[in-house]
Amino acid sequence: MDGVGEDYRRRAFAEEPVELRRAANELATTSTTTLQGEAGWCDRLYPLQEPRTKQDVSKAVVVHLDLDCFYAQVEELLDPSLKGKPVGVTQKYLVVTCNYEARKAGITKLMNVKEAMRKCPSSLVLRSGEDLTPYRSYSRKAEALLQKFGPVERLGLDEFFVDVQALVDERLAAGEVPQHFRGHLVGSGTSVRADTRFRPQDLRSGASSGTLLDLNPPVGAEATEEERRLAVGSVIAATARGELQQLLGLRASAGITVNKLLSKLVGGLHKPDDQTTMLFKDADLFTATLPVRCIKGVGALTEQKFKSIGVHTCLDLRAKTVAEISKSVTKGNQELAKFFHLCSWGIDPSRVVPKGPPKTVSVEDSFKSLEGYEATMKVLKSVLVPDLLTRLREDCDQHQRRPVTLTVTYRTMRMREKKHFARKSLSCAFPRAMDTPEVSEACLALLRKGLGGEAVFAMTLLNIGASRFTDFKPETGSRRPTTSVATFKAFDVRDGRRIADGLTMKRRNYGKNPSLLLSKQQTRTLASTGEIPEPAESRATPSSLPSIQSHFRSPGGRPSQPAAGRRSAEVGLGIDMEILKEMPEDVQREYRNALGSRKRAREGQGGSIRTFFAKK
DNA sequence: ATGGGTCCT
DNA sequence: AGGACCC
Repeated sequence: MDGVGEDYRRRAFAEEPVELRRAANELATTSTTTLQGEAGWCDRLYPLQEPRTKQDVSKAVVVHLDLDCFYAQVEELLDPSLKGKPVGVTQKYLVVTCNYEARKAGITKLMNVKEAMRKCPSSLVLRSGEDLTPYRSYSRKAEALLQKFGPVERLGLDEFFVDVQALVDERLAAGEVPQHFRGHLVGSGTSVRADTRFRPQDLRSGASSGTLLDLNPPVGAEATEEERRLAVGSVIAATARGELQQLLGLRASAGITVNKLLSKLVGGLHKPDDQTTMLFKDADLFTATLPVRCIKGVGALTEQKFKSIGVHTCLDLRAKTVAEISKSVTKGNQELAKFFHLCSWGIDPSRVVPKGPPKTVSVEDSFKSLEGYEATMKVLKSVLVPDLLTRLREDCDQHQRRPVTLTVTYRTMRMREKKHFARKSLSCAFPRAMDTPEVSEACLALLRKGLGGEAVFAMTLLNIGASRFTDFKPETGSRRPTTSVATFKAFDVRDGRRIADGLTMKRRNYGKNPSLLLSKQQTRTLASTGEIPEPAESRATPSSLPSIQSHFRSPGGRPSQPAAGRRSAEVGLGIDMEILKEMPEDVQREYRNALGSRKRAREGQGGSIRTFFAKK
């Protein structure tokens, strides 16, 4: 390995921002790979081995949206008194995410709770984020909102890809060409760094240039078709972000390019609450210096395999053949090798695919040490199984289905010694009677089988999940909005205590801050009633927000809950006009267009959004 | 590491 | 059933 290239790689994605053009030039001249061409840096970036695909003339426009520090934002919405304060969201002993006020104080994602409290002893507010219910709820609302811009693919709870190609076509056909790109535009002068050493795929714009030239750049009269298309895409992204903010109170960052890979990468450059566009012609330069870890599907293991054949950056990868990659990295999977290879040029042929209802529903908890069948059964019966059944009841209401398979996954101390992420799982038919006693017994039976004769064991993780769903019509005629008792009999009567805390769970000292000692449910009730309640059985979603129930009803039929859809539109009309006036002219027009379309849709006269849905 | 998920083998 | 990957 030559010294200069190595030194560059160490620096480039750790602390210092690196200007793309200079970095690419340096890499091209010092890469372990011999590149052909005598001309300037640009020629040297093209090993000329692989044909360029047609993506550069593609008409695709893909928007990637990322809800900023999502859990922390939701906590602020649930408890507005948190606004302006540094907020951290915890799971077990970790601050899994925090708001930007907390980041200013030096708190980072995945920081130890103790360390966070040391950094910010007086003002930091911590909230437990172990119950994902409110996050799922807001995530679904965000997804439903984004549907009107095009097909939506979710990635986790806080990220979405939206294929806005059809909407862009519609706008261009109507003669709409914005005069400016909205937000930032990546150019050859853009400098890029990694957000953290640990996540080279989280790119940020370097602060070194200090130029604002890339902000709201004009769309010239001689603009190419791609420029015009992406400019429209940037306007759509701005509208989508504006609506997430206005209708749901959620701030988001966005990336706008011709494919998923690039949109996600550039979307991270300017955060929070901002957006970035990039033309495909700049993708070569942009991706050249990126570590292969930035490619979707390249995790820690694949990264190591790449390193073993001297591939660190996308530029290194370009100079390898698909056959080499297939042999040394992807275990003979040539399609995957080809995909990685294309990605190294910033070409991502994968489409935006709406994922539909979840394929699994699972709950898990981790423990310092959970010993013996009796204690395990207690955790199952009082916590995990009731939680799973609650989730399944909601799932059944939304999708008219029930699970066929029950899976138990666990980890013991012994397994941990070998590989610290190793888990063992076992499955059986999901019990016909979906109640706590039956399901708990089935879980325990699976655990006994998995643990063999082991009488003594120390479990550190326990997960129970439902999968392989089958159509199932809940009994009709019941006035209950939820599934009938015939199928989910014996609604679990819980004693309401999360007894796991009384066992041998990891228990951290949260100090004397009383807010840290409240569960999320208690905090919520405290906010509304002023009383600290016993933990409740059901965790309702906030009712003040527009319902998206209609989104989950089968397509084709008339909306089964027309009231819900109307409510959503009313909120849309309720955008604060004072705020709207503050916004750029284009944005104002966007809003009026969108709202006008919705109004027309309600009046049955069509409109672009209506038309868009009608085609599906 | 957490509490989830997806897809592939 | 387990692995690799994603958030």
